[in-house]
Amino acid sequence: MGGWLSTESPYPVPFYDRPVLDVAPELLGATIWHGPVAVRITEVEAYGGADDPASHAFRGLTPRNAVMFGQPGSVYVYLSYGVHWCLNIVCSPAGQAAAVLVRSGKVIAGLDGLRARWPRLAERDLARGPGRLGRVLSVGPDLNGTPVTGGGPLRVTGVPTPGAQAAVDAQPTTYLAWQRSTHGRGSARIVQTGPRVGIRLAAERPWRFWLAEEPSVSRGPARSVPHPHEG
DNA sequence: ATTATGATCGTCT
DNA sequence: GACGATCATAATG
Repeated sequence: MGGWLSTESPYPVPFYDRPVLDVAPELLGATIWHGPVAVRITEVEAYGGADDPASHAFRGLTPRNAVMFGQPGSVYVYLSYGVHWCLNIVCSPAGQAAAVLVRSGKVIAGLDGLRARWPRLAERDLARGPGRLGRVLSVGPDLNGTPVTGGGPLRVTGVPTPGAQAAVDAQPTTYLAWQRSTHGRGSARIVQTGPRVGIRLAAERPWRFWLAEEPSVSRGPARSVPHPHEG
């Protein structure tokens, strides 16, 4: 997709107003900002609605998941295990629930302050995993429902990774590596997919996406997996 | 290196 | 009252 090639202006609402499986891998490599801290996204997961038993929205609208049914490009924040505030970005048209869980990233701004606050953590671990990513970005319930498209405290900027899902689909035998998209500095983005982490239902769907060779990607139970045969 | 366990609380049954 | 889209620490091989 062309048109959003500025590294400064936020990805616009139409970027998110699409099927979540298209948006999720394209979000890899983007930068998410909150105050002085910025993180380059290296790992995400896609969650659907009524079609996805692993989704918070599977059983319909509740007070907690309401923003998942709302405006694409807004943030869905939930408390994980009573401890961690995790960050999602809502996708697909309003009225249809879907969101991308931002799981991991590499800190690219505000590093000094974060290092001082968590001196025992290696730099690559600061935003590794959804709990720690939420922590470095100061994600809390106050951000629930706010936009990442401008006009709010959070911004997502950068250059989308185009056509990532299409390339994943084109791989007939494995979900393995795909390459493409050389943006500036000749940095190739290699997208890999595998099962989502920490869920029981629909655990076989390879709806987790990450950038290969990225040390900030959380270690899940599986890496990339064989392509399940149809029928 | 891998595996087990406690923490902690909002949400839904 | 049970259950997590998790993480840090402790125990064990």
